Amino acid sequence: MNSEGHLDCRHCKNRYKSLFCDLKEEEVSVLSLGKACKTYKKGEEIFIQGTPPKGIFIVNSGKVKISRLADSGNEQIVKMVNSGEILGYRALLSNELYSSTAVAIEITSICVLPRHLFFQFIEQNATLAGALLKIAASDLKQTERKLVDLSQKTAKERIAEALLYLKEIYGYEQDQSTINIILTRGDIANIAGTTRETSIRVLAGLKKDKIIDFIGKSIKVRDFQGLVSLANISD
Amino acid sequence: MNSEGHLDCRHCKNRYKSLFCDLKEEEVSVLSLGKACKTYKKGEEIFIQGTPPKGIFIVNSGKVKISRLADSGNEQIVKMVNSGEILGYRALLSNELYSSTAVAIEITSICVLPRHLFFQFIEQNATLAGALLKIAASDLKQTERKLVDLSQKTAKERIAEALLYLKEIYGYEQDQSTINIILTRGDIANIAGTTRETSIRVLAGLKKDKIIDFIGKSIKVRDFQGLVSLANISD
DNA sequence: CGCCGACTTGATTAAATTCAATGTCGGTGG
DNA sequence: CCACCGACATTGAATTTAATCAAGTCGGCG
Repeated sequence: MNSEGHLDCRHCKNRYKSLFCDLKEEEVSVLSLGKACKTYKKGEEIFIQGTPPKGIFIVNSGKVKISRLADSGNEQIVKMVNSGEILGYRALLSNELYSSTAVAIEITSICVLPRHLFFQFIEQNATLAGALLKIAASDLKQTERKLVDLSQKTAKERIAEALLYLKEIYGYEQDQSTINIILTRGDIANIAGTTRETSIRVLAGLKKDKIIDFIGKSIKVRDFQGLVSLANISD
Repeated sequence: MNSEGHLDCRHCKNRYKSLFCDLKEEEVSVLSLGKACKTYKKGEEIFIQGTPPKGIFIVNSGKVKISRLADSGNEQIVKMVNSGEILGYRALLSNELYSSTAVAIEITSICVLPRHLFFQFIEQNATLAGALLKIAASDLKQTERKLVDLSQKTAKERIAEALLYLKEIYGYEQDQSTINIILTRGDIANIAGTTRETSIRVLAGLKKDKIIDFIGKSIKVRDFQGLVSLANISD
């Protein structure tokens, strides 16, 4: 396996199980035959809302946002993705056009597993299908929680939760307190389902209350517990 | 197969594929061994948020709402379920407590497939796992759309969409225009993610604009296209 | 008959969006 | 080197939306 296209479980740092962790060696090598890897620049689109899916994407390195755009130009971020995760399986499974757009947040290396190979694998490999089911179930839970939050929580609670979410996905930097991703205020707003202005105001408030700090363009969590209680997590 | 526990595809009326449509005859009979059926009265709980899942539920007849309750007592309906659909697979798959509560909207007959049989089946039967994957993917899409709607649409648009959603799930009565389910204004509000009062006001407005009518406790769609354009559906 | 739950309506309030203006920072080209 | 540009950030004020609060009505049922 070359450096561009690892499928090795040891590299999966976050809580999402890598889809291919359970595969045997020979299966991995078969899998890698069909792969095509590509590097995306910051801001580059990996797939676009309304286009047909060609395969699934395996994020090798980098960070991706998946968002839905309304006609109004309004953007809602549906999911943030880190390296080791898979991308775009939803539309493929239900055989529909992409209902969201994936954009690289920073320079990102991604491998494509073409549609036919993907289906071949899940048909032949029950473990794989099971792993995918778990990923789907996890995604569904996440999304349901966001749905409920959006209808029941204040903008402040949602922003706090968005920060916790980002910490969960991307973790901290070496200092164990700075969230390991750089986003614009607008992106944070679009995760929390609010506007840039409120996101700015709420974040400024959190800084004043010594819950967070701004380190350059990054956000440092000074009071994790404070953030948790602000976010009002129920489950 | 007794009258209580059909698993026959012909009875699945709505757009959700029944999980067991693709099973062969002998598989169906094995499946039915582990089944326990039960009838739930209106308002009765099928499973409860925070409790561990025992199996999956197959809705034989009746109607169910799945909702999450906040500590505040606030309720958000995550999904409405009709007969022929399965229930409660999410928590089972990710091996977690239920994150939502399922309540019968009307008298409802439900079969339980115990946990171990469920897992046995999806491990042995790739078709079944595939079908479940499709259901999960479809649910995920639905939920993502609701999420985006909640953050981008007005209460009026969301109520209109809720009505279309109910029509989609439950269909019309014989008159081809009355939505085949009876809900309180509060329930409609909880689907649309708003309050009882706004739901009442918006529905009254729709009636005045001759988009809908109230037939007893049911809602009749007088101007479907009007409803669609109000709902501002993008995809 | 009286109560309960659901429905309705109006008035008030709070939260967050929208609008508008200004500020900051990094890069680019003369 | 410096002026300018563009993207993003910030702040204040006005506005809008929908939630909340507060009565009062209706219909069925014990």
